[in-house]
This record gives sequence, C-alpha cells and structure tokens, in this order.
Amino acid sequence: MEYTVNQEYTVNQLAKIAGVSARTLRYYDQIGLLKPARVTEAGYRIYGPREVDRLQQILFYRELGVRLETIREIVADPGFDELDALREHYRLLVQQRARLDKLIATLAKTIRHREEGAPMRDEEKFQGFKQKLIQENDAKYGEEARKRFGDQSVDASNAKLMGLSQQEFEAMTALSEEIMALLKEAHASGDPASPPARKLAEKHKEWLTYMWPEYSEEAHAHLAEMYVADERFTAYYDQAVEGGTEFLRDAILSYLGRG
Amino acid sequence: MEYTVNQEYTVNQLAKIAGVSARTLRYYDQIGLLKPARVTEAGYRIYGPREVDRLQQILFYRELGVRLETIREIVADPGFDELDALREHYRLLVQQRARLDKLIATLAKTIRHREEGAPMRDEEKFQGFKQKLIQENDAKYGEEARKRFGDQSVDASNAKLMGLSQQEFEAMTALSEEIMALLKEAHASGDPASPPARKLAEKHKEWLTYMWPEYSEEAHAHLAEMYVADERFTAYYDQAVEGGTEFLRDAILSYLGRG
DNA sequence: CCTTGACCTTGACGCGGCGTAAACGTTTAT
DNA sequence: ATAAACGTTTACGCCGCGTCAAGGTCAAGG
Repeated sequence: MEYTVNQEYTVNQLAKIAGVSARTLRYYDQIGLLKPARVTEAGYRIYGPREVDRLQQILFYRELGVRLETIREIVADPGFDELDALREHYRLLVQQRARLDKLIATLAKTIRHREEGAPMRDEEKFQGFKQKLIQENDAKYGEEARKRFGDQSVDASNAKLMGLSQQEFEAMTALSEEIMALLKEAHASGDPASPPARKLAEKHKEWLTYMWPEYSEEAHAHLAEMYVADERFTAYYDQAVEGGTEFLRDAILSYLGRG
Repeated sequence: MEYTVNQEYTVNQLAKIAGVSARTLRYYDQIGLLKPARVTEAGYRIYGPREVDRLQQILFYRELGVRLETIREIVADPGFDELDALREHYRLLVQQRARLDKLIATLAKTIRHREEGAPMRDEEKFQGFKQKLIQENDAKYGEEARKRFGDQSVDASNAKLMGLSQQEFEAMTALSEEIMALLKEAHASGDPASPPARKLAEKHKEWLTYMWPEYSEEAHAHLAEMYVADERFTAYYDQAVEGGTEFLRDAILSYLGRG
C-alpha cells in the first residue's frame, strides 16, 4: 500500500477513500454539486486534489443535515472562504454535540426515573429532542454574533479508564453519581458550610482516593480551584446545577478549613 | 399553564409536546409504528401515557438513524425490555457522540493544516466520516460483547471558561496547543527524560500557573497521576498521540525528579 | 339553533438522496 | 484474444415525511 498524496482518482477510488458510494459521486456530478476535474474521452470521471477537498467540505455539511442544494450554493459562493467555512463547520459540530449531550442527559434522567419508578413530566421526556429544532434553525440563519467563548470547547469522552479494575471503576462511577446528586442537594441550601455541603466534600475526598495514589489536603484544595478555572470541569459539574462547580469548590475549601 | 402528568392527548397536542409534526404521528399510525390508545367515534386519535413513552423510545431510535420499520420490529419484540432498550440507546448515543468527537478532531486538524499550509493525506481527510459506517453497522448488528469500559463516558463540552479575561484565555489556549504539539514531538523520542520532554513538562507547568493560584511541585505531581486515571484527560491528551497521557505524566514526574 | 373557527379526518402527490438493476462500453491482466 | 474488472447512462423505487385538497367535528357565542 503506497501513500499517494494529491493524486488523481476515478469514481470508485475516490468513493472508497471518502467512504461514500460511487453512485453518490455520480449523483453529485449530476446535480452539479461536485464535478470531476476532467473527463476522459471514454467518459470516465477523473477527480483531482481540489475535488477531494471540496468533497470533504460537502460531507461536513451533509453531516450537519444541510440539503445538497444549499450546500452547492454555499460552496459556489464566490465570497466563500474555505477556512472560514471550516471554522463554521467546527462551530456547528460542537453545537450539534451539545445537543447530543442534552439528549444523553435526558436519556440518563429517563433511565434513572424508570429505575426508581418515579414519574416524569411528559414535557421532560422530550427535552433533548426539541433542541434539534432550535439548532436547525441556527444552522440556517447562523452567522451572527458568535464570538462567544464556548467555541473552543474541550472534550474528553469515550476514553478508557486505565489502570483500574472493573470493580474499582464501578465503585467510582457510583461515587460520581452520588457526588452529583449531593451537589444538587447541597447547592440548594446555598451554604458551602452546611452539613450536606460537608458531606459533599467528604464524598469528593473519598472519590479522590480512587484517583490519586495518596491524598493530601493541599492537592485537594488545588484541585478545587482548578475545577472552577478549567472548562472541562465547569461543564461537568454544572450539569448538576448551574454554578455547581463554584459551589463544589467552596464546599471543599470550607471542609478543608481554607474557606 | 398547568402541569399535567400522564394525561391524554390528541395528535396535535402530543405533536407539540414531542416536537414532531402531527403528520408524523399519523404516518406512524399508518405504518403501525405507533397506534393511538383509542379512537373516538368521530375518528379522533387519542394517545395515552403508554404511547407517550413509546414515542420517546421511537424518537431515540430515530435519532440514531434507525429505519422506522426496524424500530417497529424492535419495540414490537415481546422480549423487548424498555429499560434495557433505554440503556442500549444510551450506549449508542454515547457512541454517536464519540463519532462526532472524531469528526470534530478531524476538522480541527484540517483547519490547523490549512492555516499552516501543510498538506494532509487524503485518507486523513475522511477519518471522521468513516467511523460512521462502522457505527451504523454496529447499530444494526449490535447486541454483542459490549461490557466494555468506555461506555460511561464523561463529557465536558461547550462550557464557558469563567473568571479569566479574554487575553488570559487566549494565552492559555495558545499554550494548550503548544503543549499538544510538544507532546506529539516528545512522544516520538520515546524518552520522558529527553530534552523535548523536559520542555513539555516546563510548558505544562507554565500553563498550570494560569490555572492555579499558586504552584507547588506536589500538586503538579498529583495532577500528572490524575491525568492517567481520569478519562476526561486521557481522552484529551491522547488526541495528540496515543499513549500521550501516560507519556505526559512520565515527563512531568521526570521533570520534577520523581520519575 | 346556527354559525364560526379551531380542530380533526382521509386521500394523494411530490421530493430529496440516493440504492439498485439493466444494458452496454473500456481498460487491464493473463 | 479474451475475461474480469472497471466505467458509463437510463430508469425505477424507496423512505420519511411536507404539503395541499376536500371535507367531518366540537365548543363558544350570537
């Protein structure tokens, strides 16, 4: 298998690389979305490097559910800046992932409720889905004031926890959930020195023992500060309740007598 | 606005709640996917609580791109356990999000390459998309040995960094990217005590000063250990290169003289 | 009681984005 | 020279609805 960069491809070759069907490429040719670089005298479609890049762009948009016709208009636009477009893709994808996050959250909630036999309001059951409408709208009429912060988001999903046994892992996971629940409860009290807040901090310490080879108060305090400063954590703990990360920090600091 | 739990709904009412069209509900009735609980003598469709739950299930599957026909078979299965199904949804959604993560990563890579004008192998350009095929296949023929670890993944996307000025944030972001690049480079050397690895550790320390109110070697060392144990970080740093997280830890520990 | 408007019904057509099959030409390997 | 592996066009079909059109039903008000 040679590594060929920027070569020419026939339909099937490009199809294989891009993970689409040859038929799809012919269709894209037909509707004028992606014309081959040239056509041999026998009528064979030949795609060059520019077409490869363009196809990539197209597939990005397609991934977002944009109609092919619209995609064509977008990439045909003379004012079309590829890099800008890519950044826009990026933004939309991150947004779409956020929607997935909500769906997952809804689902987790549903599962929890079912497991406990507790009822759930019907509106709640569809929380995650509705996001989609908003988002599709935004995908159409986007372009606005989007210099917001959140864009450079960091993700850390779907990784494997290494170095822990299955049992330890499960124990940790259970603890995690407990912490989230406690956070919610304690936050409601509003006081980081309240009994539930202390319990929260204790559970958090317990959880830390799974994570760290040895526990020290100093490191724990540092960690608490880091939580607030690091978006990877704010996002995580704010899932439980808004402002949850800060509350957790305050609770920990209070617990450690450093409040 | 009253909060009604477990009521009965007409088509449009249910449609509004679930965020789908009335036509969709009629279509689902037509193809036998979701029959109303009962029909009035005038022919009006009336949906009850069970149908609401079922619709939720259906929409979860639909979200995964499963064909309606297939969905019907699944939920019509007498051995169909709702809770199990929900858990399966959960797993699939998490998986789908993982695919999105890859897409986002591919896109980020593309942007970086474009910005630097560096070429990229054509195969790389489609990395993110191909996942989809694998995943769709899995959605169809799933059910297998899936007691793997990664499922309970943790996410931390789309959050706002609080308490930092725009400038600080940008400086930090730049540092972050530098660290990722260094990690890649240093990892290639294979030696956590090598000069590039030392530089990596230094940069990481520098970055920490943005995060922590005060720096201590002990906390730094703890953090390094945590990186490896916490999936939120392994996933993050393994983006740069596989095994990157462990290498980063080793580099830091070596730098601190605790290797 | 009758009307009005907001709901509900059942058809029927159409569309986007291809999959798939038929019938046929071209290129490459042996 | 021939077979196998490609390529081509044309055409029909499918799914998951959106979108009319043509009409029945129900609660409220005159």
